[in-house]
Amino acid sequence: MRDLFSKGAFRVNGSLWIEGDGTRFFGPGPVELLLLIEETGSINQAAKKMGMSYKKAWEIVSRLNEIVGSPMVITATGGEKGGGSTISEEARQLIEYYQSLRERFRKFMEQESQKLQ
Amino acid sequence: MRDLFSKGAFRVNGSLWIEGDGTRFFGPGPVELLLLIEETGSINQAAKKMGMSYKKAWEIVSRLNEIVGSPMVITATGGEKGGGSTISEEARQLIEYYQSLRERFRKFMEQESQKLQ
DNA sequence: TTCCGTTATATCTTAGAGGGAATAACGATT
DNA sequence: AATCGTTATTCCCTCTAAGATATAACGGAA
Repeated sequence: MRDLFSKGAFRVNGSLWIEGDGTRFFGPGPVELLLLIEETGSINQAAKKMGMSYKKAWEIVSRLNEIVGSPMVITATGGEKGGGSTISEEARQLIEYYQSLRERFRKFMEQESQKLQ
Repeated sequence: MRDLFSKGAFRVNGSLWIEGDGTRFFGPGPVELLLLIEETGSINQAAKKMGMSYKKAWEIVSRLNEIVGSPMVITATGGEKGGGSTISEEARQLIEYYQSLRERFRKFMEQESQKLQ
């Protein structure tokens, strides 16, 4: 191994996600989308900031709500500013958990990378 | 968190790979393919066993050889049985390393899953 | 020389993911 | 009532990854 990786040309990487109903539904993408929805108060604006179509963003949100069972994103149509969206307390908890998980994963990867030196 | 996952409906999963030239090139798929090439002595038969087209298998092998620099798969055309392929010692080393890495990753995931109980 | 199964490669087709545009519904404010 | 920006939903277009297909080259064995 050491002879293979000694040049430092290779590195270990990976990704983590949460599954429900046997399929992946929560990872870096949805996390970023939820945070941007919280920040902007709008699925539409969040999608724009991610360079993603509204349709795609809505599909993610819909899927998220469906799989979790309780609404991750609370939407409102009409009204003062035409409507808007916020994220639920459960969504915040899920984000926080995922981020801490990811941090532990990052450290795991770091340890593994050091084994390649 | 505990209240979200207490039903046991969700689980954490992930994947690991090795990058070279900034792009992912080695993961579960290539590992299985290499092992089957070693077992069958043929890219063609290995691909069939994986339910994968020969083209796709050959692209993986080609990419593998290209990025690593030295040949992971040694091929021969013509001859007694029409040709065939074997894997190099470096390939065996890379497989072994990836599998040990994956085992450590599995334990990491196991620990994480226990945190959800 | 002919046969065989493989590697090597190009080309055509197909399935799925995603973007874009269009439209309706909504409800507070004016 | 009219306006506004958003959510919600549909339809069509495009791009890409992948499969399927076809063909050449190869070289030992018969």
